Amino acid sequence: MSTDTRPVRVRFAPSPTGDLHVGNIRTALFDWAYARHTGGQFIFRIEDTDRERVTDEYIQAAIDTLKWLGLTWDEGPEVGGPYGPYLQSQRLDIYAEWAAKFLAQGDAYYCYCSSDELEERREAQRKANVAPGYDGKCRTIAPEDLARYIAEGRKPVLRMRMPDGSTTFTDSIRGEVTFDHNFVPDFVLVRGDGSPLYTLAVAVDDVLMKVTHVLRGEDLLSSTPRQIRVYQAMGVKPEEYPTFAHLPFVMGQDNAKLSKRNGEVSIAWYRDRGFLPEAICNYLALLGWSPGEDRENVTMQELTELFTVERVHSSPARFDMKKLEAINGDKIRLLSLEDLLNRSLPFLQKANVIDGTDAEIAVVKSALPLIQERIATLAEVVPMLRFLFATKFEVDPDSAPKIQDEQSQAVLAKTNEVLQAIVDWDHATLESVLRVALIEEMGLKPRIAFGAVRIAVTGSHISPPLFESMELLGRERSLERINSAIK
RNA sequence: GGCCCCGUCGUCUAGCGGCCUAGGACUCUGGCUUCUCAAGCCAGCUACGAGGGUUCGAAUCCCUUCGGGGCUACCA
Repeated sequence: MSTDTRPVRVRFAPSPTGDLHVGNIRTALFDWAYARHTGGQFIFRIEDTDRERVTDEYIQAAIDTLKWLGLTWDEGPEVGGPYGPYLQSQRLDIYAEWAAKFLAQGDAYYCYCSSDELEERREAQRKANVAPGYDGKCRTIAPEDLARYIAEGRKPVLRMRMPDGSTTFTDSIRGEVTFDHNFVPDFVLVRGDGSPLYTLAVAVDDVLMKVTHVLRGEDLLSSTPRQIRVYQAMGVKPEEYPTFAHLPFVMGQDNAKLSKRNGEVSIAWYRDRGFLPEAICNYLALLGWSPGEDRENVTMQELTELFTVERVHSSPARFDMKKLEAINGDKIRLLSLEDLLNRSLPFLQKANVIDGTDAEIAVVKSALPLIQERIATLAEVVPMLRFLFATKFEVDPDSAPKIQDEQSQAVLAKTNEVLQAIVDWDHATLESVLRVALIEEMGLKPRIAFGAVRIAVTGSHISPPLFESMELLGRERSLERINSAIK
């Protein structure tokens, strides 16, 4: 990509037939990072030529997802730009114009073959062990046949004529790639109803929008010769073609391509579970790329500084939830208290743990430092802090039996006794008093003694540090819970 | 089937002919620390798919083979 001297223009052009998923976002992230790294423009274009499958909701969701991740675009929906519109469904007249030109030039031709006829011939090709694909039947049509087709009311598609020979291009990630045209059949540019197909729209738009670099999924690698064929028909000089870089796949937990079956792939799913956008980006950046030097944790800023296509792999990567969680935990620990608070509050409110009053927020703010290093996702603040706000407190069913025994009951009785006498209800006092009473006097192991108190007070054997928790809970509620745990 | 792409620990990766008895991270196992859970620290397990070449020397270059994936639509 270094030989290219044009100002860099990269586009991310999803077809929103569903929520943007992990693979799409990894592509968007690399597109964005490359544009930012080179000081070029990042273009966001919606490929909605297939209106049967693309919906407005998905388009909006795609816009929201990119925004949430912080992948801001210079041209595209909402911000506009000099080469708009950026929704292909609003550019239909442009594609029609070029299609007409290709037809007039003889690069394209009308094909009247019906779907059934094509399917039949494809089947025959398969049986004969011949490369399947359009056989070029309609390249020439006898006048009487044409008259018959028209009389039958057939609506023709427009096909691109692939000349003999081959197409070779240099992929920045894979090197030189060649496709023999024997395996690139005449492809459809315009449907029978007059609407354009991806193959036409993508090429026309990349040229018209002056895109210089196309970084996209590996699945589009074999469609590149078709795209180049359209450039040729448009009269674009080879040196003005975009540079292609086909990114390796991101695969699911098992082996195959990412799908809903093996783990959640929609970015919205991760957002709702408390994953940080910067953690998702950092993790995704590591799939197919690496900053080198044994480095992994990078900020968005560092990502744009370090990202180069040369360091992108050619082999596919598997998505690993565990590693994402680990990185998310790292990022959470890096957050300032204020930032962590603002990001946690929506989760607590949504779970009805708090209403959002100032008093509640103050408590959350005091409690957050206690759990910051104990959570891997923001959603985990909910089970961690619920005990501080429970109006009807109940001990967790799994933990309840653990404080029924004689020893635990003795611990709770003793705890109640010594704490009644305490004046200063702060964690330091609580700890020293309970250490004397339970560890020294009763001779119990700390984990046994404090474990019982923990369950009684927080309702679970897993909680933030005990004494700090009791301080936050307050004297009244703490003693109340200890008492109600005593039979 | 055909065409194309890919192949280093379980996973993500470093490596671009000697620094590799292959490094880091996640996971897992053991230990330390410890009021639980985490975090942190220490240790351990585990990899160049296979076979041929080229070379003084190959994870790194070439070939074959095996394996995985993609495409093969009036989807993108």
